[in-house]
Amino acid sequence: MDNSGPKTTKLLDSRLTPVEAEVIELFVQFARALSLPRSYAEIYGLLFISPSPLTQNELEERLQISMGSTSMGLNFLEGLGAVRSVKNPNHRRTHYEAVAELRNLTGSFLRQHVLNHLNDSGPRLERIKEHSQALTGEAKAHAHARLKLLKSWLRLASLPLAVSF
Amino acid sequence: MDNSGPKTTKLLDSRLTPVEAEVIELFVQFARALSLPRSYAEIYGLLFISPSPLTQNELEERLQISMGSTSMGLNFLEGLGAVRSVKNPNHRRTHYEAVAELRNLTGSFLRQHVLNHLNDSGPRLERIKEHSQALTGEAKAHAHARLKLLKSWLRLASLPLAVSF
DNA sequence: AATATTCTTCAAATTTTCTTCAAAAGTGTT
DNA sequence: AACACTTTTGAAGAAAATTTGAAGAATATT
Repeated sequence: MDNSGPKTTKLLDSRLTPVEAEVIELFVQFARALSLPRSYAEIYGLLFISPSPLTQNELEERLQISMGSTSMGLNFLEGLGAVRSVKNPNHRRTHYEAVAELRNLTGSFLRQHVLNHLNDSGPRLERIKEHSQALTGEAKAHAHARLKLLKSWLRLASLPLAVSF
Repeated sequence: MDNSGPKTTKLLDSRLTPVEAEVIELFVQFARALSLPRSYAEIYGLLFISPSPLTQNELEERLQISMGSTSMGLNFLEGLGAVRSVKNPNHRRTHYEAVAELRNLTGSFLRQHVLNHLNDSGPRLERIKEHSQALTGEAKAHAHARLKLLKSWLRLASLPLAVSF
């Protein structure tokens, strides 16, 4: 009965690590700027930061979104080229992973918008980095690689509009 | 409650770059000459200088005007043909962009007035150009294109009205 | 082929965004 | 300063977009 929180940030519960939650929130901000459904961004965000591909079911459970949304989101993202499905002979379900090349992600209109809004994300990225210090081993290595990639995207973004620094 | 800024120029805060603020102020001057609501001019100005279309929400937030004003302003400008809504398959919400052809912008009455008052704007335009030097990349290219357009409008304005187009 | 599991569709529910409009604030005139 | 007129605001209702989950379709397993 106490769902009186801010509406922009859905409570990202214990199913997600702090780093995952932060990265997802970062993408949710982008999606907001792009007027894309939040759920799509959550899906992409989790896939982006995950060291290994995830199934639709895992996405549903960890993000707490319905199978309908997950299905639609994955299909949208796949159609966009932002996500690809990987099939593993050992597993029954198809797995999905994020395609991490910005040029694939972005049509001209999309890219312009993303870049315009990416600028606000510097502080958030710093916070994520701090959190990622707590990780160890492969997880840490992977997170760092991903964050480095994000940072390079931010650099791109700061070219057009950065009067601010 | 410390919103004790200057009176004539609404505090154009950090949500706007200097170039954006200046261009908006330029259009606000036009609007004043035309006895049009300031908010309409702010909306048109920001759309005019933006490299990509914006949503109503973005306009509200960046210009700090109410949803009512934004709604009315956009509808007015669209009806006038000064602004058009763009539909992109990747985006759900409608975005708006400035129609940058003077002949569309201006009915006979409007054009008359705009052109009469445009003459006073030379110095302001120079200042905007200086600010735009600080930009880089695509943003700079876009800003320059827009400023060039504005300049050509100014030239038009200094001609006898009959030649206007 | 039959069964079990996973995925997609879509109507209904929910959430978000947009419009309207009465009241408040602002402007200019006398 | 009081008046008439214009603009802005924000709450409430309307419209539009998003999410959900049950039912059916598709796919995999035996």
